[in-house]
Amino acid sequence: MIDLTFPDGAVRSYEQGVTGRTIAEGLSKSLAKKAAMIRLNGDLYDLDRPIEGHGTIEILLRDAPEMLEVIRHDAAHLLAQAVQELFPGTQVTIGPSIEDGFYYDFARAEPFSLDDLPKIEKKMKELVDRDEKIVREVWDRNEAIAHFESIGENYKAEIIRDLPGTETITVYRHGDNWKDLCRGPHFPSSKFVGKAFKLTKLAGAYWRGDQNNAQLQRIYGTAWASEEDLQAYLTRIEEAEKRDHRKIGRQMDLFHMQEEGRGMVFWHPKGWTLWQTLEAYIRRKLDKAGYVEVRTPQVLDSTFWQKSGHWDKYRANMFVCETVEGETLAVKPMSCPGHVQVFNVGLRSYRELPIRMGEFGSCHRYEPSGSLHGLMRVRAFTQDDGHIFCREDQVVSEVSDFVTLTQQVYADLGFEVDEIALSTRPAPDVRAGTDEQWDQSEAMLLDASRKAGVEPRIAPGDGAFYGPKLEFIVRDAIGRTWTCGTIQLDMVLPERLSAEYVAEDGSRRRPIMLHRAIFGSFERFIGITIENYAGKFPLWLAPLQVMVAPITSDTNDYAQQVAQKLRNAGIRVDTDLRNEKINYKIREHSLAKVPVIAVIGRKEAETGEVALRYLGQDGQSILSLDEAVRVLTTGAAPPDL
RNA sequence: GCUGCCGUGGCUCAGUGGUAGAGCACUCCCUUGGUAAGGGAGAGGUCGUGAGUUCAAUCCUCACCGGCAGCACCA
Repeated sequence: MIDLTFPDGAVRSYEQGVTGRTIAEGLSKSLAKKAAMIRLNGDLYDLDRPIEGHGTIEILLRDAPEMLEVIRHDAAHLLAQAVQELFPGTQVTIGPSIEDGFYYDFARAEPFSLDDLPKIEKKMKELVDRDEKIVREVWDRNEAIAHFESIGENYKAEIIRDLPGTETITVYRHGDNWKDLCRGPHFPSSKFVGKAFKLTKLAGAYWRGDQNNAQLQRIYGTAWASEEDLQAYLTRIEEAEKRDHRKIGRQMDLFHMQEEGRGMVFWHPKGWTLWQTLEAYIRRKLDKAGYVEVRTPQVLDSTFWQKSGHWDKYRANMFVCETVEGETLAVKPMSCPGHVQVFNVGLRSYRELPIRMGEFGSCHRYEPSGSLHGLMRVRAFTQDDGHIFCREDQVVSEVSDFVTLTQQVYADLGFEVDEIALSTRPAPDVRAGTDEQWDQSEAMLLDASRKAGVEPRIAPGDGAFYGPKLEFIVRDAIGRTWTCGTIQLDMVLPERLSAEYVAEDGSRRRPIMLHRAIFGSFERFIGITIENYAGKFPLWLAPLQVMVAPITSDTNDYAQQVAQKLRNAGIRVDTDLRNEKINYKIREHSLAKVPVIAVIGRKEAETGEVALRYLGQDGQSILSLDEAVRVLTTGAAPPDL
């Protein structure tokens, strides 16, 4: 007999090997009908899986929050079953649940077409209606390999072969004869999946995520506990797509890109104003944080990049050019080696450290064509780059100050960091430095983030070859994540470029170099900012802050006086003197997301006032011109001033 | 880079084997109108590029270029 403790504290005894279903039946008929799964000692267990020992048990219904993942995982299996019924000969590989849904990777010679998705979806719903029993079976490893090979499922056989010998091989059977290798757990039958799912897209994916392997076809879907949740999700996606910075960038006339310059941005006047506003802001922040600003060359001889190590490691990503005189030059992909040159001029003393060197460095990288994405991933970009040269004993406080500064900046700009990741040492064959150096560097970054009140997620193996890094990851409107800020400890470059300082004891020492950026690239940061505000920028950031719109043409002169007065006060202002009705002007400038419309009618012209109408608000406030200037200049002050 | 889909006026999109259409924007005219579209007229496209099939290609086929999604990459 075994003792099981229920959530209410009750303890009951059962025979060993009892299943969740039997237990549920013993409690109540209706519970048994609705039971979807159990949680045993914290782990999810199939309803019909025998329980072998004592423990705590909880019976879970389909609508439990933790079942959503199971719904998605089971939906992935139904997808695989449906595909194999419709397209015999297709091999299945893996199909996990993911955020908001699931996918399944298939190997099939013919490509799936978008038109196949509704057919597959229909078949999946049929499978739900069939209410196929889903049964867990434990198989012998070799038999399982033999079985999957015999039915031509070579990927599955490969997965089993690579599982550790200690792993229990479980196969889930749907209905009579469809089987899939899976760790589980799953619902007892297909009806639990429900029908609140939808296949969404088709894509390629490499087997085991390695581009040297075969390319598979991936079908993505979304799945939810209820039809309402599904609809809410679809609406959410639709809304998010409206914030896409590429779309808003066009609508608001901020920038454009064209095919002759893939991954390169043409900034229009309004977009450039936004840029300069952000640049002025971050420059003030860096000044206050003790940075000095420098400017280093755009193009340097290849011998320089050989010395820095970029020629070996990074050449494929560099723009390289030959001169008529036979030199080979390369456009800088990053500013760090240049900064070391500035550091290296003259003899540095330990007393000078830390030196915090900043540059709004324009860099070029030949990024893979498939990775380009609006402003988020470009080939020509400007970093708010900076390098801190310091002593070992200064690393923790420098990193910690940086984390704090970065959080301040993000808060000023109104967006949330999705997460902060500490990327640790990559594989031994690619990383530089000793294990002791890595131990110490990683520990310093962790220590520093904690000092700044941040607990990073550890991203094992994601560090650069030259050192570990902290990354500030934010999310775009459509849910994709992007790295903005970062601080990286470099144990290689000072050595390669012979950076040194004179220590207290007169000896020559290598400084530690910290690469850091808060925006990351201006391009990406502006992209994120556009999406974050959906183009409705706060007054201080808005490229055009006030539109002066007269109601009739006889107040045009006064409108221009108003505009001039605001302009003199530093407000970004324009006038709309077109022969259009005020309704029309208000509609147009509201859609253009101009924060303030100053409406000028005869009344205002007579009394020397203006009527301010704020974006998103219906009312207006009528102020004297002087008062309006005061209100607007105050409202337009950057958050740090 | 890989796989799939897509490529028609500035923008959003419709359309056909017989060389094209709508709405918005644009220009001009009328209208001077108090808080999200007043009315009328006009101009604007070698249908991504190249080749092929055909009497005839924007439409079918192929290649290339570019865009989108995912994957891979992101010293």
